[in-house]
Amino acid sequence: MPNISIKDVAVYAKVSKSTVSRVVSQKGYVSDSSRIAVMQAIEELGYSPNTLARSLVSNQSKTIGICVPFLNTPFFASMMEGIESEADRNDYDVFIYHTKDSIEQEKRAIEKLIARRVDGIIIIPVDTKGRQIKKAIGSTPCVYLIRQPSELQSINMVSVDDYMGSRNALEVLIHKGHRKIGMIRGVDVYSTMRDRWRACEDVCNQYGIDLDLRYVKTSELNFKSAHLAAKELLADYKEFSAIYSLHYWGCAGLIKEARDRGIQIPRDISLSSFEAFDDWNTIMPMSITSNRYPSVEMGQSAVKLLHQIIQSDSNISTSSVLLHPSFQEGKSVVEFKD
Amino acid sequence: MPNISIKDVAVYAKVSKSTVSRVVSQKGYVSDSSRIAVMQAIEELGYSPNTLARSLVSNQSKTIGICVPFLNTPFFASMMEGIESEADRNDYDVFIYHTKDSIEQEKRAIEKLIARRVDGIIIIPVDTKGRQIKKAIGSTPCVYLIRQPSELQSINMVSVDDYMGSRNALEVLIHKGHRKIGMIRGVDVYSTMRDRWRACEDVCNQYGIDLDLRYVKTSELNFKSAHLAAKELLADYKEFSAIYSLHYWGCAGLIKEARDRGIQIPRDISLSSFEAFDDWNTIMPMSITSNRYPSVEMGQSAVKLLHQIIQSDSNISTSSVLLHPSFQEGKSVVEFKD
DNA sequence: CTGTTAGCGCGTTCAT
DNA sequence: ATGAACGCGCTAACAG
Repeated sequence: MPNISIKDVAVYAKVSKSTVSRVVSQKGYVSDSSRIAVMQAIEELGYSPNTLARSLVSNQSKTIGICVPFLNTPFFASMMEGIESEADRNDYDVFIYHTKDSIEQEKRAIEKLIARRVDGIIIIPVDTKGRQIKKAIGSTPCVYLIRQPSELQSINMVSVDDYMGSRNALEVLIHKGHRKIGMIRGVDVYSTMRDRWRACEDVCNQYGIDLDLRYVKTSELNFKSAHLAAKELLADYKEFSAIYSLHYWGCAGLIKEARDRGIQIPRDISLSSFEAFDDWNTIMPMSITSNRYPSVEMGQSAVKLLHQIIQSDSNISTSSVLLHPSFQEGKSVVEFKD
Repeated sequence: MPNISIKDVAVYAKVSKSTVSRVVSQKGYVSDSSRIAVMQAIEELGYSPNTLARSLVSNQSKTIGICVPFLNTPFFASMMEGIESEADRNDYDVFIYHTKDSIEQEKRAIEKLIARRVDGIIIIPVDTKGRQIKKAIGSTPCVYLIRQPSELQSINMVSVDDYMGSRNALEVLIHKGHRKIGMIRGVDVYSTMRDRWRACEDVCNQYGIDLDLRYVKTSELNFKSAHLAAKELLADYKEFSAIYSLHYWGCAGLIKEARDRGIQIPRDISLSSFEAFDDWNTIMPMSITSNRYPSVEMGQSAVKLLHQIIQSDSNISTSSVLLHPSFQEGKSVVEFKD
């Protein structure tokens, strides 16, 4: 109940505050006798050092903040796993912030985190241009995760090679002989979605496949919208032999809709997808051929990079990490047969 | 770069620190002229109030800590959604801690949170007895989520009526005429699992059904273990017409294993499950008859309760919230036919 | 309405 | 090896 401070311990142990401070932070010389007295006092009084005060004087809080657009999607959850474990390893505590896919919330989150004097911020940017973020973030070390805001140049990034990943996921279908391929893509506001789509255009060009836009549906990055797109797409499902979903939600929507319509994968139609995540298997009963974001590793890399920046303390040089998606052969794709 | 403090603002605006403090915290009277000068100085200097220092003097940090055994499971992710949104509404920032299902980690997490002087803690206890937790938590307000540690009596709890939920989920099968029912249950260390299992015994008793333990498999609460249990259970799948999984992982394991074996749900076997979560639909393509934890609401309730405790400041009375699972009719259960 | 003073809990000189 | 004094950035109490 009574807040025990370093002073109380000092009095109890009959030494000065400095001495207590020395044994707690393990710096400087302390005689064994005093050390024992202090440790006993700490035990007796149930003293717990006040990190707030400590941060105030040391000018570093050993905390980092994470801004994530959604909390309840498996992908971000998996990434949080990587972030938390790596943060723990480097002795940071983590503030979590749900930006709710809103630029306003994001700005507010950054402001609050800075007011709390976090040592650094990891952000999956909602603000696609990055103007609001830049204004709010000041000189606090920051690592951008997944997407690069278009107006921000020399920044620290951890991202995945979306272009190559998308190519691979699509080529799987082509290599199996599919020529007519339906697609679900994401809205173009994010660089990730643009890159993935560009890969589709390039691949089709390269293989001489005609990209029929009637069978390319666009959706927002949530289940509802993707499910709707899947509905529309599957209405014409006789027109193509395979589907490539450029994102996770499309895949989920497709599987659900296919089931409801009695369309069997892969018997009636093949399916390849992008942006699954490490633990996808554990929640998705179907084995889907997909190109996966290394979600846990992404979180870890972001923290490692951030830590490095905080340490070096020089905001001059920036560095980026480009990770590679891992291709997973599933059972959702079969050879094309007429 | 240079850390701007209230003092800098004061000098710049040619007023005293107190005046700056007054306009920032919007307390006390300030003349319009000074207010304008201060606001301008703040803008000019890019001043951001230091929450650390503020917390130090006000003796409350407006932060809460969450200790959760796993981060990468959809259920907890969904719960985090509720926690974060409600915390935000009450102006708390949240520290997240991954206890990794380890009592040691849990203890350490609590200690770190207390050192950070969080105003309260929400914990999904790993320590089933609660001795470690009790020792570490001291007098910090705390809300226990989901499970009640066996040795802790008058505590603040948010839990779900596992017994009734389990009854309902099982009775669905019985009402459809199923008499031979395979089961996957969870290890007995958690009160939730005990309650759910007790419900099974009672229901079988009541309906005169013989609970054949050969077809009841026990698993840990993770995918791997549950998948193994599913494998074993489905080896005998001709022996029963329906399966009831007492937890989410069992359900996931069953669906996966059924698919791999070519067993169709519900054609070959009916399936009912407990402990899905609000957004289950968005990631699970199959429509499963299940009794769901109100995951988002649970998170919200926990924060509300915690906030209330912090406010009232009296650790004397404790209160509990008992939520009810919501039954969802799916397409995984059909009438029994011989 | 405003400035001065004191103190929150701690680390860090600097003497001793 | 240890203690006294100062300051981190801020709020609260008081005086004016």
